[in-house]
Amino acid sequence: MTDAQDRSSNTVANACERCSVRHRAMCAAVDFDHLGALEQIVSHRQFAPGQSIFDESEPADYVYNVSNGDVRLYKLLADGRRQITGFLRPGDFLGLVKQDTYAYGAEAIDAVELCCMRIVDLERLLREMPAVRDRLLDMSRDELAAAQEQMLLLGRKSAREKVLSFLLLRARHDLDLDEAESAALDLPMSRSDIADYLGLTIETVSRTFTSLKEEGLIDLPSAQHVVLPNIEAVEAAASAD
Amino acid sequence: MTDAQDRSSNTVANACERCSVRHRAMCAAVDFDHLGALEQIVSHRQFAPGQSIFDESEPADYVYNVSNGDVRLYKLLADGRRQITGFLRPGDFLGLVKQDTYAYGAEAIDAVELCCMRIVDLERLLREMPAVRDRLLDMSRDELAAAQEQMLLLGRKSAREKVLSFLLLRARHDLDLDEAESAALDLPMSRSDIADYLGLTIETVSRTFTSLKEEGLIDLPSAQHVVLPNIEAVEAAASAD
DNA sequence: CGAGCTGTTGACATTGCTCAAATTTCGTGG
DNA sequence: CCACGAAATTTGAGCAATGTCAACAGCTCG
Repeated sequence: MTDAQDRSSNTVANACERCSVRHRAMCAAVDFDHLGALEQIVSHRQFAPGQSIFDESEPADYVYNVSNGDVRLYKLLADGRRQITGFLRPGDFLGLVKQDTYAYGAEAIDAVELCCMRIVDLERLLREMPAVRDRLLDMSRDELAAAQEQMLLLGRKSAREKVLSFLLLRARHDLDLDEAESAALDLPMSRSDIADYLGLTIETVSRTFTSLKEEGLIDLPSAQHVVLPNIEAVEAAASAD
Repeated sequence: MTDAQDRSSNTVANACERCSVRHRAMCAAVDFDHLGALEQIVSHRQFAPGQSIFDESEPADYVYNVSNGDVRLYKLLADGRRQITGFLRPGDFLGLVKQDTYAYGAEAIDAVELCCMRIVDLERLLREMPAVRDRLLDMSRDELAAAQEQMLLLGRKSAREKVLSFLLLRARHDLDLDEAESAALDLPMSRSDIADYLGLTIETVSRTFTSLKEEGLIDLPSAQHVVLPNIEAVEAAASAD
């Protein structure tokens, strides 16, 4: 809501070459020699917490990569009910288009920095560098697999299983290698975001956190900090497929 | 379960040139001159109603296009709960892979004929014909948008809205142009399939059909035949976004 | 004609939602 | 640094939508 940080289209010095998330992003498929060409067509934008990046059905000109911060993607019903379809983190891609309009809305959860590219420039890039197209196809395949996993969660899991699966998903992302026995998570999104992601109400999410804490499956030093002292026990309770 | 029709790998005479769903499938991006090359790497397989096409997590060698019939894609939890992630019809693509294994299971709903291609052959084709890669990227984008729409349905719609949205989805596909005022639908899948697609129980699906019929929103000449006498009224009730 | 599915209907149980209030957290200004 | 107000979170009580269990009906295939 405060737009103190809304310095749209302000080009940031941070070159692609030094980009810390390049290896996780679409740009991983651009070889070192062509990073200059990439740099010429990207710009950076910053968003304050809560600020809208784009709305569903808005005409789509740009695609984005998250450089910093957390983003929520969502779809709305006419009466305001909201479904969050994904949380994005640095390195993730957004800007899926359906006939020149965005297929979902996107908002900054915390302070967000995006790397932006005009869709027309992206298309030229794709023509020149087929490897980037492969990379995009791989990324959308992963996204699709994640979406199907989420359908399983939304359609068939209990509130308790939903919350546990969500925590495990965050834990696995943070750990990357799942060798650790325990994990400490930071949840930048609100209970309301979590509820709309899991198809629950905020009250049910809150109650579920409380009862998991009482059971000793998790610890809650604060509302946004969750500790999983025993990941295996959480996995067993989450009805992992 | 009867595998009378399981004549795997039996090559069918029906050439790509005469394929009735080519324009809707991945193959639409193959130009006429290269259809011969396509034909050399595809084969056909037939499946009886209920027969498994592949299981989730099975090693993936082939990708498929549906030539005929209806297919269900699903994911399972350890205790047997099932989420159907999509119903496929002629022209649709299946065989999404995640690290060389299928990301979901697939079964024939009725008599199904598939057009099959080894993944290694597909990859060669992609190298030779970049347009096919574009086509695949477009198709997975559409699939992703559909998956997000389904998340909205699963997470945020009531049983009644879910059933109505499902009927509208089928109606829109059948009509293609949404100019008609009414529609007659054929539902090849069972109530159990519909329930597992919508995140409901068969009883709730059945009760919802009955009450929609009592309200006059739909007509049910038989369990698999649904008539929507007034599509606009259905849209209004479905909480269309 | 009877067995076995699939679908429908009924009675009841339960999960998760709604509404409401208490509590905690956090930013702002004095 | 502390006080205040707004917002987010938690907790409580009651309820409604949907699930569970059971019986019944209708259809299909031997």
